[in-house]
Amino acid sequence: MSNPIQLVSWNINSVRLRLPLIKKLTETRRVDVLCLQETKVMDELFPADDLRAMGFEHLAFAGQKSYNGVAILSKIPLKNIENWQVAGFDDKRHISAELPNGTRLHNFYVPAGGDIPDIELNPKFDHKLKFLAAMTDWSKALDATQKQIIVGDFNIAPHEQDVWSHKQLLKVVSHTPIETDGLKALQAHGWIDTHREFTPLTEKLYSWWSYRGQDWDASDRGRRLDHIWLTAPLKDTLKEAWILREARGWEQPSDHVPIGVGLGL
DNA sequence: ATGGTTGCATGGCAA
Repeated sequence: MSNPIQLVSWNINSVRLRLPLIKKLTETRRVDVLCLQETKVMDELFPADDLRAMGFEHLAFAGQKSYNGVAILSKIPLKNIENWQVAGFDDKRHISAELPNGTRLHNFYVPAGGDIPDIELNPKFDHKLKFLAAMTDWSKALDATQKQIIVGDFNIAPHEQDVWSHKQLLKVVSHTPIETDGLKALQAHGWIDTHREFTPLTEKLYSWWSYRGQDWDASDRGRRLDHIWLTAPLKDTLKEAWILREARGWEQPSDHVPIGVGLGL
């Protein structure tokens, strides 16, 4: 293909409620493959027809009632779709598919982990760390000499400039040392952080702004929770990486915005 | 230090 494929990841926080925003995204930017997290719908109620009408003819989805749920919406064919169970948990947080050139694409929704960063006091934090450990083991077993992509809401902002205040967030779930060290250890298994290929670690990058803030845009207390990583064989195909900040200001938005890469596959 | 908002489902939990 002459123009780069646009691969996008977006925690949509209810796919049914956000259908108009998915349409708006496709009218704002070219989107060839869209990986969603937090679809919050069981498969029987997944809005497949609406999404096909937007041009996403190839769909892979795994959801459950009310919580979690991941999907891959694609304008190019998907093969060998797999639903995964991570660390024995039965929640729907990992789905994968193969693109026509053999690239394997993995879409993850890592648990948010609750409010208290203590595994004794907070079972959700324990769940998050166990999931991260299982994801790391899974990653170790992958062949990094093959073309592989992982995307998703990892719910961890690993670097100091991935949050609005490193100091103030050191004890806040998503930026505690056990999480950031864990995600960096996972990345060390051959993964290229696409957005940091274009923006140095000294510059701020965010993909999420809380619903709870007064004025998300003015206060700008963001975090980079969403990521797109590639193995080395895909590095030379990486043409651009973008974050659609404006989507946080759309009507009835998700608290996450779409992030994307252009790949000359 | 606390509370702030949103979605699902319709009470309270998860984020």
